[in-house]
Amino acid sequence: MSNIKSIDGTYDSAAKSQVQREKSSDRRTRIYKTIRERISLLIYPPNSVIGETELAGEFNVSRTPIRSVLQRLHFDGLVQIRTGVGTVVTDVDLKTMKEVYDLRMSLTELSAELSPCEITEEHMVAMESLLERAKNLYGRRDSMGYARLCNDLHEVLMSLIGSKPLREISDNLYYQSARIWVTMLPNLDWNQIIADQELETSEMLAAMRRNDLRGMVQVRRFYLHCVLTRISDYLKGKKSSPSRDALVMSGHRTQSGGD
Amino acid sequence: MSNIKSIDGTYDSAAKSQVQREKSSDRRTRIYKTIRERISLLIYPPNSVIGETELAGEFNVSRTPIRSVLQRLHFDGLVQIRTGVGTVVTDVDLKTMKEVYDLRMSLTELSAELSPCEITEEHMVAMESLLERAKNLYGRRDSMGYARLCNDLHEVLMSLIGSKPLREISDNLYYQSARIWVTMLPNLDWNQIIADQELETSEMLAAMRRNDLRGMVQVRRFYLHCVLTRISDYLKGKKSSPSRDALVMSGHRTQSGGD
DNA sequence: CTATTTTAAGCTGTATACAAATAGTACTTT
DNA sequence: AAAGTACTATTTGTATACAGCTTAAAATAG
Repeated sequence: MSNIKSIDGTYDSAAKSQVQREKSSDRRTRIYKTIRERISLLIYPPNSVIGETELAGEFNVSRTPIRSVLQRLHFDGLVQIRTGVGTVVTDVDLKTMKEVYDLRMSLTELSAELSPCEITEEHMVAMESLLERAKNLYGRRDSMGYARLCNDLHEVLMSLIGSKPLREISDNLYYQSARIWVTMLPNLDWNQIIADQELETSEMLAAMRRNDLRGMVQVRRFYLHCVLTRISDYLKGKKSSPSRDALVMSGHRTQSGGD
Repeated sequence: MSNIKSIDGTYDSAAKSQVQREKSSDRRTRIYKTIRERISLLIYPPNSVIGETELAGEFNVSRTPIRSVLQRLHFDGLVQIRTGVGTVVTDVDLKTMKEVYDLRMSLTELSAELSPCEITEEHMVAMESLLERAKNLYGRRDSMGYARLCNDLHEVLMSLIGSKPLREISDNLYYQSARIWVTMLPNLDWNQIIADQELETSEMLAAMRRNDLRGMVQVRRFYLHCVLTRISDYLKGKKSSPSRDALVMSGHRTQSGGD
């Protein structure tokens, strides 16, 4: 029992739980989620490099645990580690993205079939909060706020997936594809995006009140379909008319910057 | 170009490609696949510990790249890394296993829908070879040979999945669940297992000759269903009649050993 | 002899020095 | 002037020493 070498017996278990340092694996998980969120919010945009030494300094650890986290992000397909160059955030091509979205659509349907969860009051409260946040985004053009909203909606939906393997896979696929959508926001009709988001959330809420999990995933599937369609249309449109201001696109203003 | 510091200019590019050392990432991938195969073949049975130092000695590297590989296996759900104890091969419980098999069945069907591959002559030749190997297993009770056969069949099926994300997910799920099936082989009717395997392979071959990818995945799905059913039946049977010799089960003869 | 405490051995986690690799830069040569 | 070459700065990959944790054996008090 004695996790702490009780020299004088002063430390009881209650005091221990207050004093104890963060466990190693917990710290790595925290750093992992932090960096993953930054990638999803485009704080680290595609093709940007995130050095190990830099992160090690920020989180006050050595390169070793940072490397562990970055390798996990590499397995997730979020970064690419190049020897002698650095760790660069991956930029997804259209084909891969379509594959990911198609898969997400199918898995979304599956999540209502394989060991589904009960829809609780807590879920509905969370969803109502998300609906309010969506309404507050009209006219503001807060891409990062929108991205946070998407992430939080995703988290609620994940909590409704009973099958652990399916949940983890869906989580990975979300983060693989989510930032691509956010990347394109600056070139799309903002208020329409928010209107879609509000509609999706409110329809989900309605389905939840009917205790209709299958209805929920159908809403989600349709939403994913719309997003994929818009991305495809935009990319094709960009190809055919490359002179539009659409070229400003992502956060890629590293070297060519100058407005 | 000059990867080798040509002191005297003796080494040309042709000689370089012969002499060049294995790239770091390739070496790690090789070690990763080696250990993963050992887990799938029960060379490292569930709950056995595989020390980092031991592996480092075997592959003539330091603990650092070994740790990288083990962490990847941890993300795959194949091992559990316990501080101060060691890296232990995970032992899957019935609930998780059922979730994995259900998911694999659904994903198997999906693989014929999402960007399917062409069935080539090469695929059929490989499958014929697998059929021969299955026939040679009658009466031999070679669990490891059977496990290798399953792995190779899996590899052929993976090569027929066009969607890269789906392929990687299916690959991970296979290795998560495959060894559990092999674990139970000693307690089942060997020749019937082989007969099933032969039947599955020959039916797949027939479907391939009809260029019927959907037929193939239906065969596979049914095979997965049968395996899951047998595992469930066996585990339930073991509960109700624990006195059978079924208890000898896996390679778990570490401490209680003594027949 | 039993129960408790101490101790020691062995493992993973971390930090750090060094090796290998890449890409940009300055210089040399044609 | 242009092309190629060597060099240097920077980054990731590896090896290794040490710290922290876990477990079990051994010593000790009852």
